[in-house]
Amino acid sequence: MASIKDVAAEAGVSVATVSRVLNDHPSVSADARTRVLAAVETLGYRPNAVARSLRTDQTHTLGLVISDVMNPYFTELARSVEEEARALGYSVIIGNADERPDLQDHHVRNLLDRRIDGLLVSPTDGGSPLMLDAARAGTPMVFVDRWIPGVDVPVVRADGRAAVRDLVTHLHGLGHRRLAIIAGPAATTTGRERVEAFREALAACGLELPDAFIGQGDFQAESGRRVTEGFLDLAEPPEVVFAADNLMALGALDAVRARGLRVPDDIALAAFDDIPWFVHTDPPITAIAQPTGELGRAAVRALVDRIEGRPGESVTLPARLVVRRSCGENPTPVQRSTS
Amino acid sequence: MASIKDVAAEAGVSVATVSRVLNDHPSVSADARTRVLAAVETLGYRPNAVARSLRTDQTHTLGLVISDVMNPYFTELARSVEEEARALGYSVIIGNADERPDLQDHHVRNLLDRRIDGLLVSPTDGGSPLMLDAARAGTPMVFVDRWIPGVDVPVVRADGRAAVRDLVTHLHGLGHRRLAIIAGPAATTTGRERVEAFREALAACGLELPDAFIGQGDFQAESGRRVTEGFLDLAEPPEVVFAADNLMALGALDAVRARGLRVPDDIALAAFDDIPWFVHTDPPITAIAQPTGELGRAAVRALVDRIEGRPGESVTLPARLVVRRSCGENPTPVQRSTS
DNA sequence: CGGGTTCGTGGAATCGATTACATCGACGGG
DNA sequence: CCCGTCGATGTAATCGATTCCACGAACCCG
Repeated sequence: MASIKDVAAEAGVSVATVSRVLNDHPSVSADARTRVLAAVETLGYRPNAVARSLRTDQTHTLGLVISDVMNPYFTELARSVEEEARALGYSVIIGNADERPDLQDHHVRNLLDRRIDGLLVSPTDGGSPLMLDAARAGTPMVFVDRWIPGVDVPVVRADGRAAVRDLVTHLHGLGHRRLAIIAGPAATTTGRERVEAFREALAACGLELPDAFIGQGDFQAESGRRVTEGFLDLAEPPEVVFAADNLMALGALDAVRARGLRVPDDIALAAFDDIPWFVHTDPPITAIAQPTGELGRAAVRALVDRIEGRPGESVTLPARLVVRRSCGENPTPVQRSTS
Repeated sequence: MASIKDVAAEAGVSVATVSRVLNDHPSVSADARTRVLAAVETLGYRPNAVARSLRTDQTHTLGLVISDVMNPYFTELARSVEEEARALGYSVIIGNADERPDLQDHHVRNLLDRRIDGLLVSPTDGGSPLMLDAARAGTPMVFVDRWIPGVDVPVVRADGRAAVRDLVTHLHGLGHRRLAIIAGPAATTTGRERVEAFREALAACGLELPDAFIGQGDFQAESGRRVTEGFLDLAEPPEVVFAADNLMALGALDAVRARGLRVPDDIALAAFDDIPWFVHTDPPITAIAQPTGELGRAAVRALVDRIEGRPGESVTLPARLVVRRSCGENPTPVQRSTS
């Protein structure tokens, strides 16, 4: 592969001049410029990004560590992150933690070793020493979706409180009184917050959330199935199951089907995170939709702001309820999902 | 960030010795080794991968350019690729081409500039000069799922011919005679092959595939919807629609629903590529399943073989039919999907 | 016409590693 | 006792860029 020296030789100038042309530094004669560009063309020269990074201490690369690529929510997030980053002149390296803290650490370490310019993380747990150190050491960092309390890093996320309240009101309006939740891991903010929001919304309707109606899941489909089976085995099973993410909702649907029961006639189902497939399930699933694309873009903007020396602020956007048929017929059809 | 010089100073040795310890070169005294390791520990030193790559001309990184991250098939492929690569000591940088040749080129160029050790591609089109040049220039490369004819690069893919034959036989057995297909882009091998396999399978059953029953899609949901609407507008619409990928099947399902028709009673639906959600749609969708994880792993192994100087062979694995309910009741329930 | 800018250019240092080569001491065999 | 060998270590070149600094030529102005 041709290097800058080859180009310099071909054009009959020094490497310094070639570099200046390539970085369009003002002080280059028109003659030298054309000769260099011609040489670049004939040699098919492309600057070595590795060498450039070593010298400039910038990789123009962002690291994105997400909890689970197979979760459509995170896939969409990753996609919007890459798009916005590309628009701003950055590349993205994605690390999939698969909800495993050890894998998360592996990727963070790997990305740090590669000297990425900044890190976007949706933490799987409460934060390993490695990540906390990185944050303290001044690595530009932004949390997206989930975050770690007490760490001085901007957070870009959706606030689901209002939407959860809307959901519970909707369920209450349909006559449901016994509502259960499949929670996410307590180590994650989203895992805790969604339960809290649910409990508060129930209280506002004068309902309680007994411990038996809080099932511990891990954001994966299998846990949704397991927890739902537990619910169905209760002497007085819930009338509604609210899954804290889309994969657990899928598992719940499986469990309900496996018993020969039907949604929503025998038991209602709702989920946090809306995804395209929820329109096509049987029945279509009522869900709380996050502005995923906007979150990804905002997170990148905040991170790039930090990298380039600007403040870089936290952003919280509202989630919203999308009513479909999985909780029973809606008395006010005008509110039906538009998708 | 501490560099190797700082470690050398702290340990009271030269940088060469530090490097030797880090790469466990045999000729280092036990004493020097412990002093270096202690210095590494106290300084929290991590080798700069950028510098190392510049010197060794290896990045231990694979590039993966896929056609569409939002397609669950490719997501799963990406995941298995990353897993296998990690097991072999490589990282993966994913580029999402979004079925756009210009974006595909952008990513290929970017990855090449970063001096990745090898490239895994599922080409969106017939191959840009850029990619052909890279292949000719000797960049280790492997095609996965889709490929470009006439380029001397190993191909790892699934062969769907037998499964398509099974599907058509199944459909014929259910009494369907008017079968249509939503094809993928003719520029892709999978786009062409699936139509061919379908046509041959029909011929084997004594059926024809009229032009009106070949709709041109682009592997995206919206095109599936559009093509299906065209089919439904025909004076004699098909009894079955076979979508060449899962997203177009989703669009087809939308179109059918929008007309107030039902699957499979009014029209049957089948898809190439099986995904977890197909179990949960209404009705569950009959599909042709590829051994996606195995394809990803085999592709990585072939690529790493090439990189490390071994042959690196093409691999073709069989796809298989998974019968569900979207084509009508199955006369032999024993064949039902196991998932 | 002379001194101070400005402009274009090249030489060389530098980033942080790896590694060929030189050096030096210890040790073993003849 | 001397010399060759080997093991441990340091010096310095190198990878491919960027960029500071110096230098010479041209130019401007008084």
